Amino acid sequence: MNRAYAQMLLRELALRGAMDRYVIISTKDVGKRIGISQQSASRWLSELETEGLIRRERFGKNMKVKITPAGINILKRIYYEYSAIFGIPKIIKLKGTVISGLGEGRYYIMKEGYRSQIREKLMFDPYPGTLNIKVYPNYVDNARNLREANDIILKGFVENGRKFGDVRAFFATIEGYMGALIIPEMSHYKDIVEIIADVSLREKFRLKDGDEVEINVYLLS
Amino acid sequence: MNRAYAQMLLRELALRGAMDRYVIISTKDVGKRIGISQQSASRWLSELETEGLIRRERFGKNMKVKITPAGINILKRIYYEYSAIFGIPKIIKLKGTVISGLGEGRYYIMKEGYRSQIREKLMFDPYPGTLNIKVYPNYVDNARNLREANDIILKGFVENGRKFGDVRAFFATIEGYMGALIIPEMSHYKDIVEIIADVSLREKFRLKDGDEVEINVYLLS
DNA sequence: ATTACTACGCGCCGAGTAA
DNA sequence: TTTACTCGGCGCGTAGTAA
Repeated sequence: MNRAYAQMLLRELALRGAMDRYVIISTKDVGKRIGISQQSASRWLSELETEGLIRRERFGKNMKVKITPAGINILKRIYYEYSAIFGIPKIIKLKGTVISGLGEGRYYIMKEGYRSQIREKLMFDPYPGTLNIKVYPNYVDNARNLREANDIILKGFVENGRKFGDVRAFFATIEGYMGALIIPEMSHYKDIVEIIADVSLREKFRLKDGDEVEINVYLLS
Repeated sequence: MNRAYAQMLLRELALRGAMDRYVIISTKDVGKRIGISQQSASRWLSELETEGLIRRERFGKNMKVKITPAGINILKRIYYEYSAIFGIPKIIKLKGTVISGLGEGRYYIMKEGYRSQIREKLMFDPYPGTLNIKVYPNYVDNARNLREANDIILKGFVENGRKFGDVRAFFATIEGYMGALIIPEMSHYKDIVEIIADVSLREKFRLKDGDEVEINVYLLS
């Protein structure tokens, strides 16, 4: 089991909750997520099953999968190695409700000056738009702490005489999906955070204004 | 950069401290560690360099490598994904000195009944022998706590009428090297722990009785 | 829409080897 | 001892397609 895609697949399934229960997946989108074709995903999934790392059941045209204890062990061991490398991570929780932005998020994200840095430093191609969250009062301090932390800086630039400032970024999951939380240097609303990801989060989670969401921001001490 | 070996290589280099400084490596043993040939390790290393994920310098016949910020970012992102999956890990520190066992460690480890389970559950082929550590008094409580934790159980068995009990096991690094700490069910010395790994730790770290070592035991809450 | 088969061809791994 | 080249074979990823 040193085949790399197998490992990535296992991780992807775990991220979808397949350690605890059978989750419904499609070979196509699970493959897309880790960068392989539907056919390859299909082949690797059946390989994982043969090796006893997952269990599968048909579910209509789709399938349900669950990771076996042996599969979980593999992931654990890798996680422990990363823990040995980086030490214990901090997870900062934020909770709040979806609100509508004024479209500046989209405007910013589309600027190639930021976009190329997002691809490079956050390693995904951002969906053009941000999800704005109004953080509940009792989480505002957590959000404020982030403003003082430094993880990834998207450097500002000047375009046609207009100045675009630095943007602070943090890897973060929203509803368990990995994306990033961004804080523009001169943002002033202390209780509003913006999330970006490689998909439209509004569509993916069918979010409407006022819906409650949970964000986990990841940091290294 | 979804090539899996590249990722594993990067992790292996990080484990050796290449995030902070140039470390001397050999393509042969770095390859061996992740299960590829010297040639492939060489090729992948130069690919990593081309992609700007590591920097290399010749050092006699060997080379020194250091991971670039871009490389560190990739590892971080993966670590955060694992954190999202598993939550925050616990790291229990133990410190003590090397002592000589009575050879029972070796005797036990060589029993196929345990060995096959080590291969399966800890995912390495154990060097036939254990390293015994006498834990300093102020770390004994940490060691005692482990006796009550449950991570991996190597099930006991009966052989020729003799009963071999369950053995509790935990992933652990010793001097940064990933192995496992094992606690036989009926072990009585509360301040002595045994470490196993896929190499002779005594040889690898040139340990003599009385040398101080540091152990990190990894657990999930 | 799915999954998963067969075919095919490229990419990659390792043996051999040079320096 | 090293690293890293060339080269041959095959593993594996994808296209096409059936169910």
